[in-house]
Amino acid sequence: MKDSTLKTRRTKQREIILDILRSTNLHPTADWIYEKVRQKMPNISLGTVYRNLKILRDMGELIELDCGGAFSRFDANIRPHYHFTCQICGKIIDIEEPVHHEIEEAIAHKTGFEIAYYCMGFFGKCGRCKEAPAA
Amino acid sequence: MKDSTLKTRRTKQREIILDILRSTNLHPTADWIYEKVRQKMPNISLGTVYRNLKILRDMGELIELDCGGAFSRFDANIRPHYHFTCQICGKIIDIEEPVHHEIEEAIAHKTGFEIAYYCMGFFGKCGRCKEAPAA
DNA sequence: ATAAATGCAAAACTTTTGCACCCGA
DNA sequence: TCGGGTGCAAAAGTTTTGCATTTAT
Repeated sequence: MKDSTLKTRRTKQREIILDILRSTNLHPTADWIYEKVRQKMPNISLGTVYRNLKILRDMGELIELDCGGAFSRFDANIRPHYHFTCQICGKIIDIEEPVHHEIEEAIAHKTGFEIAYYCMGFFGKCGRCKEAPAA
Repeated sequence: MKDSTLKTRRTKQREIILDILRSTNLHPTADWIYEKVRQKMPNISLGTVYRNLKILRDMGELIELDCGGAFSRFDANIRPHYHFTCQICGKIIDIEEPVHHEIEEAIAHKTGFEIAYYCMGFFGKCGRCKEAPAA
């Protein structure tokens, strides 16, 4: 997961950003992190926060929770089903796998939450991109 | 899933939007749909496409695939784990459930794709919002 | 008739980027 | 030194919204 081939420098800004994210379990947005960092380092810029979040993600130090995809996509297939997103070509493909509703029940029982639905997304290389030589 | 209490009118625009989405399995973006609709109805506006996609989603006629959340959220917990998002208060909570890697293998075997990882998100009402009276 | 829906354009919002300067290794 | 990083501000890109007008019921 961690990619140590990346050339990076240790900067105060990056350190604080990661510290703050590690000190919470709120799954905050970039803007929330920005406001928190500003309390310790008022001059930091929002661009720096965004840049570092991307770098830290590429380094494997944190996870970005949008599950891939800057903008919404729509699907008229309203039967419960899963999706596969190709990390190379970006295609989204329906997966013909029965939905495991027992997972919902297990989680609901364990947490006490009321589960309306769950969604599962797979990420990797589709058939065509798997064959193609690495870019 | 479908909400028939919504008061909606049948308009040409909404009909075409749904037709186009039903005619493809590409999981298109709003902009892609907009361009397609314009071929049949050149004067339609992008705002109308967005408005109708939201309405059709609320009606249960289509699914929005961003899995809840317009902007990215970040998590320093890099162990594989699941998330629960409360549909009422918006909170995201880590779920302590072992990740089922055999699912990846089953899907990889069935599709021939190379699965790098998968992510699962649960949606519903958290403990506190479950108790609260409906708004 | 009347309230939902539309078209248009401006605005809101998140995220990215160009550039000159700074600083860590 | 030198190239990665920063701050600032402008720009890009998606999505929302205000408003006058149209239109389905």
